[in-house]
Amino acid sequence: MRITIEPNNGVPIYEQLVRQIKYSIAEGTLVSGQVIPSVREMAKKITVNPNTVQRAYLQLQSEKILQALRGRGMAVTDEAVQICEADRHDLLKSRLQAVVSEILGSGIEESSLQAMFADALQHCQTSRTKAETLVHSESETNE
Amino acid sequence: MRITIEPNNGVPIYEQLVRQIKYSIAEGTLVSGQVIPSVREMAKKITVNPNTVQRAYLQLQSEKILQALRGRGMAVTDEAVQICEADRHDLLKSRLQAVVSEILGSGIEESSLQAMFADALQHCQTSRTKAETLVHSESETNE
Amino acid sequence: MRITIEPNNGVPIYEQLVRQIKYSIAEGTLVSGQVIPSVREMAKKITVNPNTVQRAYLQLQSEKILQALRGRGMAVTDEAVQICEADRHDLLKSRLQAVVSEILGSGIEESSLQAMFADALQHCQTSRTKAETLVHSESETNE
Amino acid sequence: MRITIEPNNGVPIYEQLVRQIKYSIAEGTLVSGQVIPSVREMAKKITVNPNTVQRAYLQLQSEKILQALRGRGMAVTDEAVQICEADRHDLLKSRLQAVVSEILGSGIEESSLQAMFADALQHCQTSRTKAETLVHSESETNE
DNA sequence: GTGGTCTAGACCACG
DNA sequence: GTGGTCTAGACCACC
Repeated sequence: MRITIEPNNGVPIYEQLVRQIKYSIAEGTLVSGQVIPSVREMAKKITVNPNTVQRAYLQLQSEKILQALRGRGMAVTDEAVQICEADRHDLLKSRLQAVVSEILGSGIEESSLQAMFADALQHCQTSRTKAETLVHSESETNE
Repeated sequence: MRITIEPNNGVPIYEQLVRQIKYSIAEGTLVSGQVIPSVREMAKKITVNPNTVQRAYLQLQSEKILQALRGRGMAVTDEAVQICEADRHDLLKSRLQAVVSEILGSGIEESSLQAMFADALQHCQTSRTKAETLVHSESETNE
Repeated sequence: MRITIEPNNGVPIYEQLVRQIKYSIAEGTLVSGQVIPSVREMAKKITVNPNTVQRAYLQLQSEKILQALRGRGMAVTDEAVQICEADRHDLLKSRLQAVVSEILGSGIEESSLQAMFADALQHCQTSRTKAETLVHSESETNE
Repeated sequence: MRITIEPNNGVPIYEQLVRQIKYSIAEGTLVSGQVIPSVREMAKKITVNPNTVQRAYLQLQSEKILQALRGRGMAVTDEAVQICEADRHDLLKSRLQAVVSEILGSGIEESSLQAMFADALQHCQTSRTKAETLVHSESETNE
């Protein structure tokens, strides 16, 4: 599981952590029953305050995505996958919807929006290609 | 000029006001030299505290979009239009970029993203058509 | 008498007017007993609110620089010249003092200050030369 | 860091605070990355309302001189030093320029101005010498 | 009437 | 604990 946190990007750190764990579950990197890193471990790994990690785990627990196993840590629940899949798609779709709505609402032409979208898409593809290259070189020293 | 504020939607009130004034300028509802409603007037109109309006105006002033005319009010500067136009496009583009990036980053296929985008677009068009109908009926009783 | 007002330069308009009238008296453009333009006339000439002119005249009156002549307007008092001369020198000196003090107080070297001062001096001389040229060409179409 | 606020000297309190923090950065008392006193702490120290401090910090943040570290405080940015240095010099120079310009514009001879300047300089030096003496005696009971 | 500054006190999200 | 937002009400200078 690979977690990347960007402080000061507006989204709270604990929220970024929640999302990324959900994504990991949705894409199968984390599977049902698997025990995730302890609060302290995770906190050290991504260098944030343990309280922040705790908060993220608590939220995931309340969403029935994680469950506490006394003395052993937190594990992914059985329902987690389906919750996350649904979540992910709906959440992201509504966010996209909101932005599109605001853009059109601000008086920008639909054609301009199409252009923006194409740009955004292309921009992501190039940066993702670069990222894959990084992943390959990293894979040899994977933890 | 039509301002609509939604408290508790996450975006600070003063920020909503800033954006809507920028949009009004960008789309030509507000023109250079025009004096906008006074702090107290605007505060009463959108029923928020005058200090909150003051803060929005202050920010617009520091961005050289508004200028204070002593004892007369705040007016739109000459450069305002170009600043707002550029602003608007860049701001919205970066927001779209962010969402697209997160969607692709979460493991969703590009084809799904395309579908989402089409859906969002269509959703907006239908609601906008409805809005236009409203505008037409309003135009007869315009203030 | 030539009055030039710059709105929005921080100094209140009425204060600018007060100063410039004092300067005019100090340099002899306005002499004892002379009747200055009426409030309305002056207001129209420099395109400001008559109240603002009134305020300036009131202040000058309270400083015994102007006196009201019933039905004829405001005139320069006999003591005006000496008051203005003293005023002007002291006021300007204390302002210069304040700036010098702040510059040195902010950690800037005395040598840098000397350089700044020389620059400022030179800058003024060139712009004043230009101004004189303007005055010459204006003098033919003088009001 | 030593902050001294004079209320009622014309310059707004928040502005005085902004300037003094800039000066502290320009002269090296505050360095990049350093966390400055919290809003509440500073407010107590200089006995003003926390909102007033907040406003100063906000302005410094918008000038990219401070950055907020969520839950930890406000820190000096990396670019702060160069911004402040440039700022300080330009700001003070333009103030000196303005005074010199007004003095010459008011009909005072350049030689008189030179004399004034020399006086101001000397006046500062004597008071600064006195201040240094104070600093020496303070250094033994430094906080 | 206008904008500008300041205080006092509250609530929230974040770490 | 931190910063951020908001309200309520006051006073000022300016036009």
